[in-house]
Amino acid sequence: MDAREKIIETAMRLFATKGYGSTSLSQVAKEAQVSKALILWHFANKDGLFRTAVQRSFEPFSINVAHHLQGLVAIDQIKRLVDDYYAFVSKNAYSVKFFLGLLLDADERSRELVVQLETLQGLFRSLVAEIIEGGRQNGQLHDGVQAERDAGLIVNALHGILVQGFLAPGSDRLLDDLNHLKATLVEGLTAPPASGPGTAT
Amino acid sequence: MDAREKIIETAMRLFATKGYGSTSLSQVAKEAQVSKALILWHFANKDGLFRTAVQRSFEPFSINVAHHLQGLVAIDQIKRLVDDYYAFVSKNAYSVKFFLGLLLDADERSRELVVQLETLQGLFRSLVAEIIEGGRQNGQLHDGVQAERDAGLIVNALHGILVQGFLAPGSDRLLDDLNHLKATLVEGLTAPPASGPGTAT
DNA sequence: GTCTATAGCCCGATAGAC
DNA sequence: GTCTATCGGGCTATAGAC
Repeated sequence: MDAREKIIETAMRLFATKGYGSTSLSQVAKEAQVSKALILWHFANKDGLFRTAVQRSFEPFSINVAHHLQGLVAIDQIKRLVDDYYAFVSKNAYSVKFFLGLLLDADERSRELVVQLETLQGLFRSLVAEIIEGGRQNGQLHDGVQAERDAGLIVNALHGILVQGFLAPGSDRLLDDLNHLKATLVEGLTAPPASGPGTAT
Repeated sequence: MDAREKIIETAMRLFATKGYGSTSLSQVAKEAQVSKALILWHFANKDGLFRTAVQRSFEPFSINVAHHLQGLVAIDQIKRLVDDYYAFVSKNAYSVKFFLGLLLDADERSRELVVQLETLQGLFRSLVAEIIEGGRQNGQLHDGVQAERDAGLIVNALHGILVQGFLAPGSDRLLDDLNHLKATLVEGLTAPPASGPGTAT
């Protein structure tokens, strides 16, 4: 791996875990095993490195999310999306921490990136909503569903589990909660015979 | 207000919005309109100020949460708790940001406080779970409810809404999502006649 | 592209007057 | 309790050799 890459990856990790202010170029240099000056040859200044690291952290989010969903009924499409989302977050915990941190940062530096984030999560919500609405129209889901709102509830519950994941990483309860989410919120969308939360196993 | 208080409140605000590393004592001093040295007369060092600010931010969380719930049926007790929780977070956005920030901070400094946070959220979850279990036993809620899991789902969805609140503050969708949470997740706990999410308005 | 050396600043913390 | 003045050090960033 060339030095520039090593710098970026080290910066991603440090910025994500310690924040912008608490991460010094000296530390990035030391952990990436390069000189401080080299960092500033590749990047105009600390902020430039930060922006590059942020964009790099963002990349995995851009993968095509609407993949291999064909051939599945609405319920299973949503379950698949929920699982993919969860798996993605687990795999990219650094990036997610990075962005959650930006969300809290009142600094001007982050503003534009928060907009990107918001857009992305809006897209995910819309995708789920579209699947629900499609399922309602073709009778797979009961016709009382409110696509936008039910999608929002699913996405919110998912985000809540992720927050919990930061609180108590690796807890068994995470997967249990995820399964319960699918068993009630998602299964609950199916036609009339189903009843409220807690019924499914 | 005496100087010490002003220092603490300024520190709470700055640490919460900019993080530990990006907040300097000089800045706290300037905004609190005191000298840097005065801060270090009141507090042993920067970390001491930080800890005091954290503990202060934590105080409002300690108010008795199990208040005026008497006389309400289980469903309404939970709704009341959800509303209180949401109102609390809206009112104490600074503190919540503070703690969400700590959650992301890999630093040793935060560890013990994250444990406090985890305990607190566990208590809230347990409280909801107890209400659900009580409602199940006295027949107010249908007997398929799974107290712990359903409580977790409600708390998770609530947390998701809060995250969304940081993404898009002041959005109308927040309250809409909160209402949908109550209308489906909470109402859905009532006895058999109820059906899955989306049915209630 | 990568380094060493260093300028110049701001930091956290201390000393000491009032 | 509150201040000014100042220390040593780590910081970002630059200069210049290779």
